[in-house]
Amino acid sequence: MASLKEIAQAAGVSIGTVSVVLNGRADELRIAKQTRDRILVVAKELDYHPNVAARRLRKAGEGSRPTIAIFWANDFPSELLGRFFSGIQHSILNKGMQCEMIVQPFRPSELHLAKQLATDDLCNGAILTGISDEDLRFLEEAELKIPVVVFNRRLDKYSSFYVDDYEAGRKAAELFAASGRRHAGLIAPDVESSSILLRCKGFLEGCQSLGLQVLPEHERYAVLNMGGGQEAAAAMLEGQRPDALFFPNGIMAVGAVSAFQRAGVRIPEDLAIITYGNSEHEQYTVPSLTSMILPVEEMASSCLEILMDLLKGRDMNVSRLYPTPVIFRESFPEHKYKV
Amino acid sequence: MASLKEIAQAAGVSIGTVSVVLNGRADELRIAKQTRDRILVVAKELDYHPNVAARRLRKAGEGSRPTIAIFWANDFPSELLGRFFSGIQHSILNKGMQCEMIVQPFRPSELHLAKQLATDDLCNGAILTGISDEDLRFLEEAELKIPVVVFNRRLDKYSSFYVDDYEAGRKAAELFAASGRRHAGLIAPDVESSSILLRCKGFLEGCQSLGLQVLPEHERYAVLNMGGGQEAAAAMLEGQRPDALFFPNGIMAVGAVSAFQRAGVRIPEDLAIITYGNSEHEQYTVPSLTSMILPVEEMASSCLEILMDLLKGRDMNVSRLYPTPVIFRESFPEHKYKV
DNA sequence: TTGTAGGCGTTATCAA
DNA sequence: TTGATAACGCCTACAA
Repeated sequence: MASLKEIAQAAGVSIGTVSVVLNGRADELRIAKQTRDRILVVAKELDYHPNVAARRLRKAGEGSRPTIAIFWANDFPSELLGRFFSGIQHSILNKGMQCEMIVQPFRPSELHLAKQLATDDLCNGAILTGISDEDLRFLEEAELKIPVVVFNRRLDKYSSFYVDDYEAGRKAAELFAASGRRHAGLIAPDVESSSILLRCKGFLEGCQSLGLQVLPEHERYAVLNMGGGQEAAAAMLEGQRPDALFFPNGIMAVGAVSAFQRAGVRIPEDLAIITYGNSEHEQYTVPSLTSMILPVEEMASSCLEILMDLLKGRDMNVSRLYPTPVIFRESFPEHKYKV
Repeated sequence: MASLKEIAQAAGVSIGTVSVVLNGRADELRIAKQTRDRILVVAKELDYHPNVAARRLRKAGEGSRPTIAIFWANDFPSELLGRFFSGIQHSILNKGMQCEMIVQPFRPSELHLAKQLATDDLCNGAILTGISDEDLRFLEEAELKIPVVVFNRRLDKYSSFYVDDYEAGRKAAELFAASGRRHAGLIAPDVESSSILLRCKGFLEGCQSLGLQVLPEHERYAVLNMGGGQEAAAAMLEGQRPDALFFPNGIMAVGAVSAFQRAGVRIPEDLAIITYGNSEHEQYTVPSLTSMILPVEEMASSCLEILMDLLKGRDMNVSRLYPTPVIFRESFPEHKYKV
């Protein structure tokens, strides 16, 4: 953390000389081997590292691009993260979005600790992912100084690209009810994500209003990965079984399907399944999973593109509600619904 | 891209005044509404955005952390990316690695275009992922000014955390040969990644030296995703069938298994499968997949931690070869090997 | 109510 | 062979 100045003082030379030596132009400028060595030694002793900010400031104008921060929640599933970044990368490499991208991990509900959001000394704009209800409340009240785009949450105050999570859950309940199912269940991740919570709420309230019974043991929360889904599914096999199951996160369904298949549960005859997300896995389980599309890549691209617009001076918030159409596959074929 | 200075000139006031107004401290310092408005208008017209580098420089010392860049190849599969970042995030949030992380997408074989690697004006160190053979050659010859850590490639010149890809491919061939299989095949992604190429090479040369026949139509390259695997598998079902199949990337195997299962291929009786990667999916297909572990998260953590060490003045390259033990599952049970 | 000046760490230019 | 200085853009204390 030493600066050129400190090194110069310690070595008894001028700042300029130190700079030259440390940048390997000593030969070029014929610095004496003696001073050169002295400087190198002192630099090592003082643990010198160039200050990135200063360098960039110096080269200002050359190719300076706006800096955007991507706030990335701790419990954002890695599978979604991959898809999210694919969308971002596509915009950068193919649509020529010129920006510096810094990634900032944070723990859910601790968004307010991220100083740079308020003081804006480290980025020109930000994309927020995976924020919790508590974070949402913070954002509603906060006075941020930089433009912010919110991924997969609705927030009137900022540009946001989101889906109707509550409605998605409700839709699943409707499909099950319309197909004559009577005993529904839910296997969900135990995370703070507000979108997950909404999907669960929509589903459970939908079941209630449509006369679908949800036994307490048919409402399970587990670790957000395939293993969690498998365990929850296995546990559910032990007691009375539901005939319809909703997964607010499709990843967990992949593990569950494997458990069901091994246990000889007939899908969809004995058990209909609808999942949310439509990531690639859900397409290649056997049986394949009926799923609602969460267009992660597209939403991520939009986040970046709109943020760049905001930075260019666009004044208005732009938000968009993405539809989440159902892709019918084997675990809940469309004709079952029509029956 | 306008600066305070330009705005000040355009508005006919001083830089300090502009700064105050634009930072919302106009009330506090009682700037006249008139000048205030004028400044705001001009700032908007001139499309002002604070210069991040200048701000950070100004606040130097407060909480300045080293900046590291993560170079992220275009064709790095999103599934691996998620796992990679999980490892990184773990180090940052739980091991307290203090750093600014910037993510830099690049196209494979165009690493040399990334100016900051050579001129190092934008980061203090870098982690390189998914680099191609051509990039490797560039790195061998380049004189980089910043410490660099290489993910999943071996490079004597730099710290690198890698596995023995060639040996992994060979090991798969050995396992097949030892279990009495005669006709091997390969379904691989069509990417430039040098680790994929090595795994294929190791496997094919292993097959040859061990007397396993690999028909031309049993060596297939397809898009690196589940769909690609499924298509390649379906195509392979049409002609003569191999009795052993290696997937240098497990993702593709997931799609393939679904095709095989639907076609009634008995696994492992008719067809043994070994995959590489051991991502979660490979565990939850039916049948589950025998797989070699690629410890992505652990390797990513090490990359970050060693890079931080290098920045702290550690002088020596640290590299590590990770073992890739085989996890035997249903697609190639261990006892089959022993027979 | 507004302007001026100094300094954050670097590098380049010019002078010695 | 080396030192001094200006400039990059911003913020703040102080002066006017």
